[in-house]
Amino acid sequence: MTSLRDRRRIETRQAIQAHAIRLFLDRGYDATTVTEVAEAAGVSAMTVYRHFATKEDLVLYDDYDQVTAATVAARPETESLHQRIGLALVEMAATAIAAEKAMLLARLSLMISVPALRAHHLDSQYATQSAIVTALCGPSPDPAEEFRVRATAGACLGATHVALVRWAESDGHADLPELMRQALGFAFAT
Amino acid sequence: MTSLRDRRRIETRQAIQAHAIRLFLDRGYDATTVTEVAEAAGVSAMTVYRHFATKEDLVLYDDYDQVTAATVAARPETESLHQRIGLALVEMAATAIAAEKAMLLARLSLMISVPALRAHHLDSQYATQSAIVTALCGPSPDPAEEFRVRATAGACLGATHVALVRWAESDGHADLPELMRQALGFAFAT
DNA sequence: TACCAAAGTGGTAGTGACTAACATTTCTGG
DNA sequence: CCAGAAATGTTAGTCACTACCACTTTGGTA
Repeated sequence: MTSLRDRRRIETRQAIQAHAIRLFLDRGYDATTVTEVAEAAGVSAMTVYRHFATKEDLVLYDDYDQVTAATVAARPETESLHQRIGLALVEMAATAIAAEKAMLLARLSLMISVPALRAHHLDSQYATQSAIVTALCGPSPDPAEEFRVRATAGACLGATHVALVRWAESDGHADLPELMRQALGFAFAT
Repeated sequence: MTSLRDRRRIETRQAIQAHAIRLFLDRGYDATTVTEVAEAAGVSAMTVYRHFATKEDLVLYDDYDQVTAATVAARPETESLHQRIGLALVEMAATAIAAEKAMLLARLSLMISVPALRAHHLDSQYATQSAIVTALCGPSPDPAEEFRVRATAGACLGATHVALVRWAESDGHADLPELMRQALGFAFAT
């Protein structure tokens, strides 16, 4: 059960993030200070830092990593490794777009245009890679097998990231899952 | 011809970078201030910023991007796209190790263990991706062809990055070109 | 040789992200 | 209803990084 305190906490967090992304899109990321975000959300700067570790997390934070890992693990084992991982990523993208397309597009366009955000977004893909490896190999995997899964996951994420960028550049008009399938097809064409 | 001024500039730059990496490895990246690096190199903090845009560039700066792009373009056109890109990356790694293995290993271990550096290293791989696309497609490419090359380059870089991490974890004892070939083989196995 | 423009360097003051420590208010569970 | 926990605010501080100005050194030129 969620207490009043928990609900308030989530509300505050979402309010801060929404105001932050709106301001970043309006005025630019670098031109907006954390203090301004705090004022817009009606809280103090300290409260922003209590909810988000860094200014970048105001844009980057989500919890797709665990879901992605679970989705990969749920794909049928009859698929080849790069199909399992790649198609799980496509599946995730479709779900995410259905749930919150506008927010996703706003965040993604910031993540691509602002260098600091782009860098940390790529690092979070690295975290996704680790999550996938853990989901498929368990906590203490055989090094050789881990290497194989990591390399494949890295290749899949590298390819699908290109599709993400394309989709953001099309302002969400393009069909993201289809773009991702194409990117994977190009990369893994024999 | 290089003037005295040019030589001095390069010397100063290399001295600053060498002291920075030594201090970062000794005391930790976050625990070392730019002022301390400046003092160790016998210059002022201002001078450090004149040579390196950010603290991170003290570790990240190199000029492999252009060389990598040229190497890709030089591979025979008879190879498939992912072979051309992948094998060029392998070739680059072998050359870089032969030229400056210790420095490469020091920088790479920092780039992996320090989150801020890891993020910007991944972003520089994104820059490498762009350089490869330009080298293969020219300055104003056909969008569909660019998408294909980008996706393939992204997949290759994603796979080889895993090999880079493995190599750094082995303290340089492993055979990096061989690891990269394996990673590419795993990823693109049919 | 004398000189001037350009490049390299240093100092100072400032902005803004982020942290630590402490006080205050607001909820939860008994 | 009350004691403790959680959330928030305030203040003072560190450090990366920038803008601006002054000083010194170097390279080509009259």
